[in-house]
Parts: sequence; structure tokens; C-alpha cells
Amino acid sequence: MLSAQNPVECPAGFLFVPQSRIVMVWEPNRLEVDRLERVQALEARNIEPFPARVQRTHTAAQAVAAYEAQEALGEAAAPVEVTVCGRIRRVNLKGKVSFMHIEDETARVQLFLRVNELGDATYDLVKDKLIDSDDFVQASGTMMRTQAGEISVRASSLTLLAKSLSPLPVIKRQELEDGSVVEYGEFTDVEARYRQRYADLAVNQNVRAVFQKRAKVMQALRQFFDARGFLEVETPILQPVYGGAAARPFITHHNQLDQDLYLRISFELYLKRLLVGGFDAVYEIGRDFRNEGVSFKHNTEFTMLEFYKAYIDYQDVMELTEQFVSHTAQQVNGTMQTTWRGHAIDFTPPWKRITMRDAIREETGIDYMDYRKRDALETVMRERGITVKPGQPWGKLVEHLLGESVEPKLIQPTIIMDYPRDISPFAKRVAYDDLHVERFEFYIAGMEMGNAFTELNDPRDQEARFLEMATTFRQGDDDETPLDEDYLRAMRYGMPPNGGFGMGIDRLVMLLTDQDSIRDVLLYPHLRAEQK
RNA sequence: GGCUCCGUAGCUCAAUUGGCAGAGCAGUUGACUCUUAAUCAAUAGGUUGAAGGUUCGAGUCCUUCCGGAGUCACCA
Repeated sequence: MLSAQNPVECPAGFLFVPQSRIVMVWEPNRLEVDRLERVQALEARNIEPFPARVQRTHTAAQAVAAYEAQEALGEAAAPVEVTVCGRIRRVNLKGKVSFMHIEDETARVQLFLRVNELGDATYDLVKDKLIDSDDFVQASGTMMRTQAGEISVRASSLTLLAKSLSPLPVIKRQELEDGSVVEYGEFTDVEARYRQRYADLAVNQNVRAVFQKRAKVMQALRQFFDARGFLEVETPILQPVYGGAAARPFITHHNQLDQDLYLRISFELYLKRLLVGGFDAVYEIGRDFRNEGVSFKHNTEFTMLEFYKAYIDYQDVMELTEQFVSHTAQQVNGTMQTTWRGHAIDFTPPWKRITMRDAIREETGIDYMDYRKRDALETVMRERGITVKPGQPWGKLVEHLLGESVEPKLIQPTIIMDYPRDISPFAKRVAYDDLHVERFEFYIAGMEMGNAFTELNDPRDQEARFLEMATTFRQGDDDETPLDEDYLRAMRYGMPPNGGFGMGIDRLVMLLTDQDSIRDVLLYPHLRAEQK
């Protein structure tokens, strides 16, 4: 409610409150004007359009199930009395008898409205459309089947619960004999759907299903890690020093403390400090923020899963990864197979494992170990027609080579292991040379899904890596990794050997729900400000 | 950020070579006591994303801006 002083009503329907940020710009269209007039008509009949109290006894699904149970018992069973609530999704006025479909989260159920049973006063509300499509209502009555066979509530009372002032897009549904549903009318404009997700959800059942499935993914993940003794923790989103990934951060400011802070780009360094503190296994599911471009697989903020476990290495993490991903698929979809963008994908372990060197060699014929200086590698890459940004370190070139030539072909789950050291400041060196570390990433459907290491726990080497990063990347580079003095202090107390892992959950949800874009698995994807 | 495409009624879409902005659904009025994409009759609805320009005439051509999508760059 507006409480500011001296609001000004402008001619076009604008409301502007001087010295404030309150500007209401709603200009009702003619459909909305109709509904506003009906609110007044309701109030003229002393009917509250937004009452506070509700008496629901059954969800729509429970009401239908109760009637089916009654039918199964035969004639002897007592009639089923219900009070159901929901949004009106279809109205069919037929003179002195009418039908409505109301919908709650569980189901749709039909209301059978007859003037004899409802009474003139209530029936007139329906007939005059004072109770109309998109409104929330409560109906009480006995469950029945119509002559056409549809289970319905024979309403003896009907109460408005909340008036809808703006009509939703109309989508008509036809249930075919085989049980499938055909929809007529659409709400498909992607910008409108993202900006007004509430309307999208209200009319597009399949969109609701995506987010119900997303919640199941979260449940399955927590179930998996909880059952294996991992402690779920929460670490700071606002951080004085960011780190743990190669990404550009958002910067914000604490006024009272006069302190610049970064929104986290990963949880890594805070989680590993907890292993120093004595927790053997921790995980966190939360939001990361990266100040970078967006695409079908990148959103400005996204949901990350990271876990760290003491006394295991990256080989063990590979196994855990195969297990929790396949477990999640099984829990959510009841199968380890899925289809994404027409690709049949099978999460069943074990997955293909191959070193980065072998993967690149198999695909391109290039053995990058023949080119251990960055200039030499850059030259051979350019000869193959791969565009290379100048000034990249050797490891970046290797990674780029993988991304260009191998990554798009990794449709089935594949683990690529042993990454270049100079782009992996938190992973332990391999035993066999000084150019690689015990790190793997796994790929599905041509997308990078997750990243894991045998975590570096030698504070002397960690310090050297921070310094290496500082010389490899110029300050201000996107990949700059700031030295975290407190993290080194923690590590000096002693950190158990451990394996760690991180992945963007949104991409897994994309795969499991067959959605083409990350925006379709985020309720509120990041968009530019809407301008008026 | 570069390039390409898109923006028309509440929703989904038309509009010939630059020549009167249209349809379905929704809406409004009326009829109908078992409908279900209900049906029947009548009817209303537009600053074509915004601002400029070319032209006798612009939804259509040009410029700039806003927003979205795709793609590249960047990036997990």
C-alpha cells in the first residue's frame, strides 16, 4: 500500500510519488477494465473479492481419489463431501447449468454448477461473470460423475477466494481417448515467459513439471551425500577475497564497515578450510555469481554443488561422480537413460575415462607433449586452423585445443583427466611429470559438467601456485587468481589429503528435463532491465 | 562486445511489388439445466517496440535506440 505523502495521479493512469521511487505505470487494458468493474460490482453486493479465510478439506487429486474409492465400494458407500480450492481454468456457461474446471497444484477437477442447488444469488455471480476464469474459488459439494463420465464436484456452494484482475493467456486443452492431452492456444513468447514466469507457470503445465523435477534433483543430491556421511554446510556469499575458480567476480560494498566485498565465484577455499577444522566430508549447494557473458549454458548466477572428502583422491572422486549422477538420474526419472537435444545419453557407470593427452591425440593427431613451449603449441594449432588468442599460457592452449576438437564429440558421459598444472592452482601434481595435475573434468552432451581434483594440501606448493598464477596472468585478466593469505594460514595447520569436486547443477537439470537452455531450468533467468 | 534474425489486438499468428492493418482464441451482448477445444447469433477491439528519415503513400525501405533469440568472442 502506498504510504508516501502526496501521491500524484497523472492523466494516463500513472501514479507518481514525488521524492520517492514509487511509480506505478499500470494502465489497465480493456480486458482488465472489465474485471476492475466487476470487483466494484462484487463489493456493491457486499462480497469480499479477497477474503482471508479458506476451508479446504481436499486437494483436487484427493477429491477425485476419494470418489474413485467410493465407486470401488459400490452402492453401499457413503457419498463423498468435499471442499476444494483452486484457480478457475475453464468456464462453460450453459444457461441454468454450468461447468468449471478448477486447478490446484495437484490436479484439475470439474465443478458441476446447477442453479437449483447453488441458489440464484450464487449462480448469478457465475452467470454475470463476477466469478470468472482465472479467479481462485472454493467449492463445496458431493462428488459425482457427469453423464459424460467426468468426475466432478456437484457444488452446493461456491465462494470467491481471490479475484484475478489480469486475465492469463488462454490455453484450451482436449483430452483424447488415449488419455493424451492436446493444447490449443499458446503462451510461447520467451521474453514474456521469462519476465512473467508466474504467468508462464500458471498456464504451461510442462513448465511447472520442469521445476518440480528440478526440486527432485536437489533432493536426490542431498539424499546421496547425506547418506554417505557428508555434512551439508553454508559458507559466505560475500567474500573479502574471491577465488577457487577462473572467473571475473561481482564487486559490492558494505556501507557500515566501508568494505569492498566480492560475490563468490566458487565455494572451494571456504570448504577446504573446514577439512582443516576436522570435518571429514562436507558439501554445499548454493549460488555462484560470475560477471561474464550469458549463453544457453551460462547464467550470471547459477547453482553449484561442491563436495570435499578427506582421505580420498581424484580416482575416488571419479567413482563418486559416476555414482551420484547416475543415482540422481535414477531417482528423478526412474532410469539412467535420458534424451537431450535428440541425443540418447546413458549415465550408467562406468564412464569412459581418458587422459587429456590421449583424448586430444586421438582426435587431432597432435601430441601436445611434443610442443612443451607455448609458442610451438600455438604454431601447430594455428596450422590446424584453430584460432588462438595471443598471450595465452601453455595450459590454456591445451585446454582450448580440447574445447575445440574434442569437447563437442563427448556426448556420452566421459571423464577427461590429468590437466595442465599452470591453469590448475589448487590441484596436486601428478607423480609422472611436472606439467600435469591430478584433475579431471567430465563431459556430457558436449557440455562441460564438472571439475575435480586431488586437492593440493602442501602450503608451500600452494603459495608457489598463487605466485605462479600471478606471473602467468596479468593483473586484471579474467583468470587472475588472487592470493588468499588466510587460506594459506589455514593450510599451514595441516590439511588432510582429500578429493574435491564442483559442478553446475543447472546443466544436469537441463539434461534430465531435456531443456535446451539454462534459462528454461531457472525460474528467474537473468535479463536486462525492462524499460518503460 | 561483433554478426544474423525477430518485435503487429490480452494470447497465437496473417498482411502480395511500398497502396484501405486482418484472422482464430480470449473479450462484450443475447440464447441454452450434463458441457468439456461446448455450440449458435450479434458485436467491439490497433500510437504495428520507440524516435527520426525517404516517399503522393511505410507494418513493409533507410538510420539510431530499446528488448529478445541464435551465433562468435569470452567463460565452466
